[in-house]
Amino acid sequence: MGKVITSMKEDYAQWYNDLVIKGELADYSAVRGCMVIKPYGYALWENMRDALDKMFKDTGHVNAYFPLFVPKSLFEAEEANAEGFAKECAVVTHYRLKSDPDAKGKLIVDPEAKLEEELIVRPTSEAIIWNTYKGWIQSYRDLPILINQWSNVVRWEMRTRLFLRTAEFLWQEGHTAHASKPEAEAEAKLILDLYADFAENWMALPVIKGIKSANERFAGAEETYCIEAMMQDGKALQAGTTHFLGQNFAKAFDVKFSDRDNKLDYVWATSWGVSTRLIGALVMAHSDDDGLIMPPKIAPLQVVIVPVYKSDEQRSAVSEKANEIVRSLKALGISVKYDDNDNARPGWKFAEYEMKGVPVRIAIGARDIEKNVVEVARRDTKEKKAVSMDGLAVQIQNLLNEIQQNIYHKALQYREAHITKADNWEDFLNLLDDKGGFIAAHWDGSAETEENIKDISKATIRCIPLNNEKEEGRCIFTGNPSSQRVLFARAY
RNA sequence: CGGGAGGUAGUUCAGCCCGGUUAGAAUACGUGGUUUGGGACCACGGGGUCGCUGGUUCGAAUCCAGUCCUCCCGACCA
Repeated sequence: MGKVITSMKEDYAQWYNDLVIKGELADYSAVRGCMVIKPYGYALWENMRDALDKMFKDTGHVNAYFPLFVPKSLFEAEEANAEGFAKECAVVTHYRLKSDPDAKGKLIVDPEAKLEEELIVRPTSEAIIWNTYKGWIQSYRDLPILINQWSNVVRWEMRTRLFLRTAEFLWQEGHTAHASKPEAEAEAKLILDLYADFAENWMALPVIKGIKSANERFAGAEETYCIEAMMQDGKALQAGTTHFLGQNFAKAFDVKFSDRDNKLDYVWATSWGVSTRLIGALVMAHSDDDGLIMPPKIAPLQVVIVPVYKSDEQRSAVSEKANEIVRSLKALGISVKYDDNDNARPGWKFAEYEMKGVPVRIAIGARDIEKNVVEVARRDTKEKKAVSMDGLAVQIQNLLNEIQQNIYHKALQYREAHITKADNWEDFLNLLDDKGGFIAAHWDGSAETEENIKDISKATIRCIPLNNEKEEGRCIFTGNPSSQRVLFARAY
């Protein structure tokens, strides 16, 4: 007994919290809005990070690291961006504490140690990076600059949720500088494709690539692209964004370069990021009432082996076989744990590893050894079957691939079943309340209409899908002419 | 930041309204034994500054004030 998960149906929010806490991805901390990422959760992040990092490097990007603090004067240089983040910035005003003369053993902020200029804890790093790039760029020969950084950022959120919205989170932020507009635009789209590739092929998370409306656009960007995912409660979640920044930051930070004709021009820029929020997406897209379901390709642990025995002789016979299996799986690069902890019985272990979403469980006992088989159970379907020990490792490898595919297709099927067209306002509202998911509807393209729809329905335009089908219609809200449907949803 | 709920053993909670032995239960943990194919059982044992600070009182987990953290709803949020 012990860890029981609230069912998804009963209380979706509590179900999510239970998965994160009881699946040991993260823990609450003594700091408001900040969480501790536990080893199991961090291992997942490391796997995600490693896969993405390789993809970045394969497309010519390099890693660097920029400071956590941004002087206020730099931060405010690009006005739109600064304004967009102003309300959620942590600010460092002092650099020293001292003993409290009125309370022994307590510390107070030393009023003598006030900073001349406040430091902003980065909510994103465009400002410090573009201030730096200014010194690195003189000619087109210095371009492009294709830098990524893995870092933490702080956004002081009023209401937080584990992984989905926390005051501090981990992410990667790419910041590139280019000699031409088309090149920068191509970069923003290249990374968008890379993100979608990662989400779908590694996280088994189907996403829709699209463009954000002006209201949802990144402050300081000319165009924001995104990948949007669908959760099992019918709410959308932005899984990643890339921004074509135009020359906004170059102008704000005066970053110019000489082109081949020795003409001065401002540099073209992009930025892009995905964060630990993706872990929240992973949890909500795949898991069930028994716990997490990890896609094999990024699972912290792909296979667990649980021994079943009645005597010491059986135990050592089982262990011998199990260790053989461990070796054969490791030889194929599969991560595997042989859990021979004698304190927990098999049933307990089964439940525990299901909770943590380990894709494949192998149970092996005396009965199996006699028949030269093991019991293989897959987490995604809960199916169990006897599999011959001959060539087991390859079978497991295939099974892991199959699970990866199955999880993806299951999520895709859900997503496809939750894109619904609405052609009048009443249907639109009913669909949001009764079914959820993406609502494909006509919109007249105005920010005002978008605001009104949001105020009434709580749904936002998630994106205008790339390669969207053109279709004449009437705006769902105003009845004004529209040339295409956009995707609305309530979102995280 | 507004409304609501909560914080007592590692965990889940009871006790609080109506202040008064040594603060309980289940589960987890330790030891020994029996067990082991879906969250085992018996015996013994260890474990708590009752979130924190202050106040009222002879006496506070219990009453009062402040404060911190968490959850839910709302506002806010590229």
